[in-house]
Amino acid sequence: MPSFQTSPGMRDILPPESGRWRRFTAVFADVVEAAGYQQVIPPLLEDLGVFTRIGDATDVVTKEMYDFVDKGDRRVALRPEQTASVCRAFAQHRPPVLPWKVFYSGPNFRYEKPQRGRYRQFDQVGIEVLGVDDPMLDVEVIALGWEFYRALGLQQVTLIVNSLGEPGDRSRYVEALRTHFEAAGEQLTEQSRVTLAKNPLRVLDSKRDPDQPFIATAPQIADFYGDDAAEHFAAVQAGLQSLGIPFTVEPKLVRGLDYYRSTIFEFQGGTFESAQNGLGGGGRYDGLVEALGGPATPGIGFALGVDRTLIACDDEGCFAAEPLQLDAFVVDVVGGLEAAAITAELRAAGLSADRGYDNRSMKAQMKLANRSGAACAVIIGEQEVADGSIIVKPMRGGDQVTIPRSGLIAQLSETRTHD
RNA sequence: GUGGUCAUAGCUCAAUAGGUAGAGCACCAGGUUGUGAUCCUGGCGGUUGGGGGUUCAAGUCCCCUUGGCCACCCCA
Repeated sequence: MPSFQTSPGMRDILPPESGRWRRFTAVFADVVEAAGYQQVIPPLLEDLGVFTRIGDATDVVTKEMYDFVDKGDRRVALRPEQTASVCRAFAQHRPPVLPWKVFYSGPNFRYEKPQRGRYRQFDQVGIEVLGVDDPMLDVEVIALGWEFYRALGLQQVTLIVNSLGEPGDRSRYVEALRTHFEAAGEQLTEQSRVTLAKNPLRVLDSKRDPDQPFIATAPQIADFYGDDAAEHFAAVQAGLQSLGIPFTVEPKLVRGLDYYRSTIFEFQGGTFESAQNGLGGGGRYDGLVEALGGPATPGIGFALGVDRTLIACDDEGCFAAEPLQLDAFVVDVVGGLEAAAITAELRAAGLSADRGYDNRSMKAQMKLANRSGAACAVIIGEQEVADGSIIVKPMRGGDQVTIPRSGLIAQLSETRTHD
């Protein structure tokens, strides 16, 4: 047993899985950069206050924060998500051109009880747009998430959308819900009664059976929309339809973070048996920048969980991890200097190359060459050194050839183009 | 945070009613005195997650602890 292991909910991403992670963020960047989004890299650590603005009724803030006092007596916290940081950055730097379209990727921290698809350090990729209220922007944001899943090859992801209305609509709805659920009294589960006191909306999220009858008969948000909210939401739906993006309106979708209002949405994996089927989600948070000390600014964005999305990819058999591919593996049985020279020559020519070490037997080095995934083994021994030649052996079929040492790069470049 | 369940070699798993810990894969070496992915032989590898207890004897029973997983909660 090793003396140390990763802390609960923390894990190492090792090759070849790590290569898949790198491609994951690359694919995401490609998709959103093509839509004019640029990367922002906020710090992992922020003043605690940045995150408490997310809402005092969410566990993310009240129970799961990695917060502490630093050596300068500052109350700080590891970020539990990145939307608040992006809004803080906006308020701090005041980008002159709106909308400000950014994307991000990186780890977040929440002190929860770990499960599959739920880690204490977990990665998200996401986008945020600040400064525009147009429902067509909502459509673009949702469409980019959709497009990204498609780029990964996921076919079974479903999209659910809802609108929480304008702040006034939302307030009236919350009051109606409070009245409704309070009428149920003791029949509601104790946990739901606690939730009710903090945020009646979230009672709709309960999965406990005794609560279901009251959730089923609860008031519907749609009945509380003012003209603006109804118009906005209708435009979003029309936009999604025009792009051919399938979705369902889920009136009970409320999202966990308190800052959401108006349009909200969630992407769900189609293959999950566990409760961790929320692959990602987002929505409008028009008051957040203001709450962080900036000007009143509309905002919308989403965050997608890397870990869960990759689990979905496993389930659907897409976007698999790929073994390392090399152009050449140098096998040297004359002592090492030749291998060093040849390997350097190959790399300088833009070919990827690895080599054997420790003067192992040719057989052992050939096994390494095989495992390295190299297209060719480049073999040099006593005889080749003597007559200035070198052997190139294709590892995936074909006969080996002995060629003049000076023709190595040309030979390999040619076989590579044939692949 | 609450409840449940599991924990044996690097990996996947065995081990009859408590009785000396095994296999496959992987890895290393040889069979093949310059050549891999197949095959054969051999080798390396475990204080059975950790600690304590019951017993002549514990991987197997009991307690504690750590960790994984599942449900709740919450959320990505």
